[in-house]
Amino acid sequence: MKTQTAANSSRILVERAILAKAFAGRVVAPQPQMGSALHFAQEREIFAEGMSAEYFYKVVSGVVRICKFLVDGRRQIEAFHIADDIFGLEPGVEHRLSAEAVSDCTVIAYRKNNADRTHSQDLLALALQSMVRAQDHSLLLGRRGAMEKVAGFLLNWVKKTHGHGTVSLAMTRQDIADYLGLTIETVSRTLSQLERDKVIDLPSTRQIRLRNLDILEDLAA
Amino acid sequence: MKTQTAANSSRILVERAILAKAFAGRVVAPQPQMGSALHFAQEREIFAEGMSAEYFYKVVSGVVRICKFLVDGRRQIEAFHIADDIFGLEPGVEHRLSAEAVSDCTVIAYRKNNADRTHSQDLLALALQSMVRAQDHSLLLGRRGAMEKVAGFLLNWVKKTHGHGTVSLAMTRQDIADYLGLTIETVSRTLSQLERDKVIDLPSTRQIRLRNLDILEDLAA
DNA sequence: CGAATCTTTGACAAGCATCAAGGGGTGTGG
DNA sequence: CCACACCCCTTGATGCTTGTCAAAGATTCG
Repeated sequence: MKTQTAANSSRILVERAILAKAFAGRVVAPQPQMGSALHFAQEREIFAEGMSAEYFYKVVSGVVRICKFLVDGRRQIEAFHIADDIFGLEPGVEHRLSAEAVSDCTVIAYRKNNADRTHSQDLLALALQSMVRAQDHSLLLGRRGAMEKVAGFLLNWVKKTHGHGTVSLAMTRQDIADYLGLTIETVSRTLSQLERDKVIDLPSTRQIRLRNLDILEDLAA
Repeated sequence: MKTQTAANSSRILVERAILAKAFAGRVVAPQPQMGSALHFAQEREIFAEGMSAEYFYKVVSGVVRICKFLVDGRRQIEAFHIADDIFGLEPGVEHRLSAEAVSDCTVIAYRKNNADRTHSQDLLALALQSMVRAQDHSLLLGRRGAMEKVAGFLLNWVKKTHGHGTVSLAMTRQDIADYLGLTIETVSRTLSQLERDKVIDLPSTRQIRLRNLDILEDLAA
């Protein structure tokens, strides 16, 4: 686990130096009122821990992960965001976590200061939403078994993406592992186990068909 | 683990029926502008999952835990709150989690609707604070080893309580275990291990002296 | 087609949960 | 004031779950 994650994070650290000098990404269609639309290629960094939190973002398309890198090279993923999700809205002047593009994605950046005074009503709703999401993640991580975590993740993801039966994952097994506090091997084994038990199908590595939601919900405890 | 928690939760479920019929607790000093001060004895429920989220709260004194009960009797603790902390502020009309008094405590209740329109600026800051706290909890739970979790918990708690050297815990080992997603035995063993390694002292079960913060921070990774 | 990356699977070891028993502190009743 | 009971905590023995290490299979991309 340590090897893959370390390799991954150092690759990103190299990119960070390049990207961090200015507001990263390519402007697609600046909209003075709404914010600027930006494009990020897969695995690109959107913002890094410690960078100015002047902007927050809304996903237009693609998948974004919010994560933290530990000193020993481990990576913890706090959240995956999809279209219409807000991320990067924080109390301080600096981002406490990093954001990266899991797939190619488009986001809109909003200036926090602009919105601060005028739309705090809306921002409150968004902040509470983020709080609930973070709490749900805690509750998922607090669960005991790997099966409970994986089943819970699948159910959350299918619900979030409004998937019916088949789910497109977008993220790698390593991403899932870092999100659930497991190793990539355990995630892989757990998914294989679910397939053997005919709860899911794995037609390809990034496609999962949910065959039996009831059992999956039982497994998620 | 199942036995203690189940016993604990069923005891509380009995009390819930009594308390839930009205706004629980004894009014100490109603303050129309600020909210009402309420008193709760140790182990009493402040609000339960599913109850109206008409109010949110600020701790005046004592310790409050926010938790969720799983169908199989397990309990997960999402947060401990101390004086000046806000809790119970949620987007929906119902509380998603329960709140209970870890020790005797006093809280002030605020009507959400009142505050909603007028102080959304302040509420935003509180919501973001709650979000950060929940994220930190996720990052703690995502850590691999029991030692990392316990060390991280101790550091968070001493910082939160502004403790210098000696920490008063207020909560039981079971509370800590449910907060960290461990068993009570593992928490106990880990603390004993830290004492053997001369990183902490355990003069009494609820008092912990931190002898070596540097090592503790290393252990928390 | 070949190289790189991601995923799966197996063997093994370590860490944690479980089961069980005993110790220590506190409160209550004799 | 002592004795007992209750609760919480600690410690030990054991087994399951998951992490680690290793290798091979699958997929993607040049």
